[in-house]
Amino acid sequence: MKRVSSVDVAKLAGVSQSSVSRVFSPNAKVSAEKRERILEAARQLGYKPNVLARSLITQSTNLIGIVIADVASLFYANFLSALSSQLRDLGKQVILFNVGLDQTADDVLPTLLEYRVDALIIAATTLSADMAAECAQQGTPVILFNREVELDQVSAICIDNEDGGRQIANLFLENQHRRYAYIAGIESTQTNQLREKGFMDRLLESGIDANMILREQGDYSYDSGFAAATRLLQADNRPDAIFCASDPMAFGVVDAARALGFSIPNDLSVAGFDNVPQAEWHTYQLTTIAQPLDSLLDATINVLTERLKGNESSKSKIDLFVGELRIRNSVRLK
Amino acid sequence: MKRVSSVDVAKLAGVSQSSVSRVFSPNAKVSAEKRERILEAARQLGYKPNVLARSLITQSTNLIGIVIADVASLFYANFLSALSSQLRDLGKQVILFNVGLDQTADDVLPTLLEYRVDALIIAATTLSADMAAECAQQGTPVILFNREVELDQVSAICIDNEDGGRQIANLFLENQHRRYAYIAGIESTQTNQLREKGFMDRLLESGIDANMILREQGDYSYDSGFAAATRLLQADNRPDAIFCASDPMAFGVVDAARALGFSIPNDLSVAGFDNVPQAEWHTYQLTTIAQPLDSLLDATINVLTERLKGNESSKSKIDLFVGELRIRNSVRLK
DNA sequence: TTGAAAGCGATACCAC
DNA sequence: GTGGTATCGCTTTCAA
Repeated sequence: MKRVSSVDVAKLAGVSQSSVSRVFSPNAKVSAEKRERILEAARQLGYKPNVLARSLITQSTNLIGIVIADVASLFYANFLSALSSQLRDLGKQVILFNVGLDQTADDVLPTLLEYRVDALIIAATTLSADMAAECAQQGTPVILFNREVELDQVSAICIDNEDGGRQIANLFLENQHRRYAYIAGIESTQTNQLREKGFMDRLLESGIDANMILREQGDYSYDSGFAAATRLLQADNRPDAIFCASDPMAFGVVDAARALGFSIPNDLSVAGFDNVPQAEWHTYQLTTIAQPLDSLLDATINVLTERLKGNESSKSKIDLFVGELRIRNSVRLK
Repeated sequence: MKRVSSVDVAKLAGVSQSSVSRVFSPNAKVSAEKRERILEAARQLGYKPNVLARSLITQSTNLIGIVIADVASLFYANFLSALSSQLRDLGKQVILFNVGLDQTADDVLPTLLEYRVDALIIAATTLSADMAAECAQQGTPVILFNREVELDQVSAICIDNEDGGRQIANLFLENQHRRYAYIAGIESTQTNQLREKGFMDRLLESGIDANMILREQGDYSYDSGFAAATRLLQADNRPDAIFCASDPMAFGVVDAARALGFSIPNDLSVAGFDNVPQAEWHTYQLTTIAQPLDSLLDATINVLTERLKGNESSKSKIDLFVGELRIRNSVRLK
């Protein structure tokens, strides 16, 4: 219950407090005999160095702030899981902020900055230029994950969402579909906007008549996909190819279609985005754009370590990855 | 880039450093005029109090350590999401450790303790008595989530897993099934052991012949459920009622059964455990035991705040909740 | 109210 | 190698 500090250990071991500190520092210079005595005393007292006090002087907390929109969403839960493991291997700890899907990171960043995090990783949401400037001024590197935003001093790791939309459009076109639909994610999110733009632009470029392209509003969730598909499929001009801004919505579409008696992919082609693990499930066999999670993570870790070292070459740069089309059985081919 | 401390603010505002500190303390006693001047100076310099330095003296970090096994698993992702939001509302920050499903919390706790977390929440895994004692000695409250372990000084919030197993057995029995199977989660986990025990005991108590009860080993994942079901259903003595230690395995079972041409629930009844959001999906309509997430969270937060206040009445106590049977369409009734 | 000064628990530079 | 001491940025008496 009573706190034990390096002074207590020093007293018990009969050495100076400095020596105790040295034993717990990576490049110690302590005689083997003293070191033993100190470690023994530490063990007896249950002593643990206080990293907060250490941070105060070293100016480094080994804390990485992660702000993430909707940890519970399938894709980001996987992302967080992998990322936090890798950070742990680097000796970094994660301090986590979960914000709403529609929220910005601005609200929570001040708190994170108060904890003097060594760096910030912001996923699935963005921050204002002002806040970016504030982080920069404090010398806190910011890495944006999955937002294509060009901000002074911040690094961005992102998949090419627009290209992903085009890839799906191409797949639909090559396999001769007639009427298309897009089910949107939360409208204000950039991810949604770019996926939609790529898909729509490609269809229009190829000469598809604009009124052969339908659109429904969703919110990335299964339920919203289910509802949107139900509306689309009960109308006279029902589509035979639906692209969803996220995999969960696509699952909803598949289920809704089957509930109405349609067969996938014979009557209806469905494609999603992200390639969450469920996309492989036997019922769905969903064609989708895979986020290359491993590459994205590697890039994130690389940029992070470089910026922590003070290397700023990745600053104000967007690192864009191409999504990989995963063709499964939810899209009619030929 | 250059750090700014309360001293800088004090200098600019022409006051003492103490006064600056007071302005940023909850129960300040500063004249309105001075306060304004200080706030203005702080704004100009971009000053933010350093919570680490504060923690050093207040002996409270407002950090809550959460260690969780497999953040990416459906149930725990939801748990983490809700929990972190609630903690944020309390002004607490989350420092997160993601460990492997088969790992213990012991390995990572020392690090967490070095950060002087105010409390620890350990989910889906357990810790040794020694480590529990160490936390207690340091005065760090420990709350175990979803492990029924009686440890000195630690509080536990848990669902009654054994009872859940019995509930499913009862449901199967009441609706006249003939041959039963249990698909296990990772064998070493307590959750799996208790769910299995409840299910098996109830079946045997009711006079079911032991060789009418099959068992397959899984690992909580969809794939393992799919594989186990494929084995079970291709054998001569195939079961007509399968209970899975987790929902994802149950989804795998449903898909495997359908792939083999069986109809759910006419040919086969399937039940899971946890009631993850996907259990409601139209394809699955999974009968399962719901973890009362809201109640569990409330209890967790309550115990946490009590223990932070120094109230120790919940120490060494297991708070057991009853899981709620959710009957959907994956089990044949009558 | 306000300012001076002690201390929280470490690191790092200094002689020795 | 070792110990003494200043310092990190704050909170908290204690006088004034």
